[in-house]
Amino acid sequence: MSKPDKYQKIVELAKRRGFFWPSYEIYGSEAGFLDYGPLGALMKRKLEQKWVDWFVRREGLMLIDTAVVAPEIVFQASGHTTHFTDPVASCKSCGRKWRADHLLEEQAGVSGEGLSLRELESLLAKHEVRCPECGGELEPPQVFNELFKTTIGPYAEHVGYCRPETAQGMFVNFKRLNDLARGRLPFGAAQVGRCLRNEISPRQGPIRLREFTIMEFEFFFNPKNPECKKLKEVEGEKIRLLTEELIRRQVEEPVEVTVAEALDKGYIKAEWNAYFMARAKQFLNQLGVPDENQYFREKLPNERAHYSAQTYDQVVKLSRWGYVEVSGHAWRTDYDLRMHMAYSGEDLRVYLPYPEPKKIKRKNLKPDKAEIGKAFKDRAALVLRLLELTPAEEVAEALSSEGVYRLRGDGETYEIKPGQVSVVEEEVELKGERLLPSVVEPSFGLDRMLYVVLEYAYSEREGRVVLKLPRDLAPIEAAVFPLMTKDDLPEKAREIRQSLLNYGFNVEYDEGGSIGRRYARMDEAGTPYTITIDYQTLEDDTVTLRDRDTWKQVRIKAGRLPQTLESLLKGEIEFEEAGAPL
RNA sequence: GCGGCCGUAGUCUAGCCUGGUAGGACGUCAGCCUGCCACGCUGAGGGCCCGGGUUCAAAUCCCGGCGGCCGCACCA
Repeated sequence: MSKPDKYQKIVELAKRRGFFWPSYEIYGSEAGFLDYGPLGALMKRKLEQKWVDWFVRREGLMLIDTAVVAPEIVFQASGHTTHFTDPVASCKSCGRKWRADHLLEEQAGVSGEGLSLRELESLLAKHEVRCPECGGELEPPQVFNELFKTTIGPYAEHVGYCRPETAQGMFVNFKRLNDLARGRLPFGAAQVGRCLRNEISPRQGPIRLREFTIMEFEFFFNPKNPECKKLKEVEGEKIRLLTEELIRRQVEEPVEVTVAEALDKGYIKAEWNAYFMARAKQFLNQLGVPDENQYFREKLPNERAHYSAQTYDQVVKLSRWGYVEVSGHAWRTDYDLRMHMAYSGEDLRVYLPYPEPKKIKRKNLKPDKAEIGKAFKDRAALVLRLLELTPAEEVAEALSSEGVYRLRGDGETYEIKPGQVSVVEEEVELKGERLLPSVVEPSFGLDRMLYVVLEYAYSEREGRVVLKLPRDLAPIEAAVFPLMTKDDLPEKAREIRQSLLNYGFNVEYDEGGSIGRRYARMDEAGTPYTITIDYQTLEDDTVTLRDRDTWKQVRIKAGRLPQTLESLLKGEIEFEEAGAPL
């Protein structure tokens, strides 16, 4: 890393040309925060717009926009207040901080998972766990929660948190969304918005931020009818997977399979997840990332979030850090809806009518509310709601074989004993059933994706930078130059620029410096087309149009510029088709 | 958060060891020049990350903070 690598060059370019820079620079900056400049802000919008077009419009999702701050209960239900927290113990002598549960496991061989702080503290003391670095004594463990905490209104006790993902906005609004989908499955809801995570140590510029923008959607489908009708469109598409099994065998090279094979072989568990992974791969192709520089890496169970049954990260090769995650594809099952249902008391199940009513015998759980109340006190209401969602057979079997049923909830496990529930058999006629949809969640990091685009677009030619941005993401779409700053050429150029502005294009005008310098400036900003007004323009109203990537030029009628530019920017025509070559 | 290296105009950088308040390159701006690819001429504006200490005097030495990069940890 002695000579500037691509990352350094891009960061330098980003600052110089106004794509992005560190926030609060005049106060010495604050790690983990990034500001977008004029070019970056425009490009970010275009990238978001492209994502919305690619997923929301084409896949028929509902785009919503929900609040950033949420009352505490929302993240208690989602599990973030417990799972987004790490127990940290600092060393009394050297001050280093360690994951308390990890130390316990390493030094005492005792799993620290799910333990309370007090339990951790006593176990650490009992096993005489010391600082691995200096052997010093440890302070009692404390929690570090990555949620940004705040208070709502003037009451300190009204705690709120900033969202670490937009997902909960989709889940808490599920009833309305389901209603707007007219009760049918499958459907999806999407959102693009700012999220905050109080990272312990953000690094790597735009790659890991404390405040960032997520583009994600929750796709709800019937768990009893999980097939993806659109699979046909992508089943032959090749995707590269680094599965859990390969990772365990320390294989580093992903396998290339078709989407159909990935499902047949069980690499991907949910069809909808596979479908959207294929779409995500195509999306990255459109951003300039070829197949050989991206793949999907399965998250190991211990890396996976608490809600996830299977997660693949889409990773892209970057010059500096190797493969970096740009999107996550989690199968969240019904975890979130189940938890919000339990916490809010709202029925979030979807009613799905049967074609024919069914008469069936079934087992039903009858909880003894008095017993449960005594046993679980203030958690009793929650336990009752969770029990409602639990299959009776599962409870019956656990009770008869083990004498206890372990009900898993918000990071805690509740032990249900025989006297607390009874299982009865009854015959009922069912016209349909209510069930919680299963959810797949494709989630994209907008900021790092923007960096990825810049890195893949970056090129140098004859000692100058040419930013070969995808045409539809270029912040400046075209620029108009007068060849000379005399003989009415500037006036004509301004006129043409104004007319293109009126057509809706983002067009710059530049008359400073030599013509070559002006081309170079626009190449560096990633502007795909430049229009030059010369003496011939004054005679026959034609202009030259220059292509950023090839530096080739064609001559066309000024009047045809709007349609031609539009077709070029959309990629409908090749540059050579735009006019007569020079 | 720990350790190592680092922080000088918009950007890159010289100066720091051996204290005497900064020099360059590119870019920007103004003007000239310029008949299609940053390369001509003239001029202008712009800087020592922040705070404290040592000293007659600090970009320079010392301490602390903040930030950056790398390694460790962290990244549900």
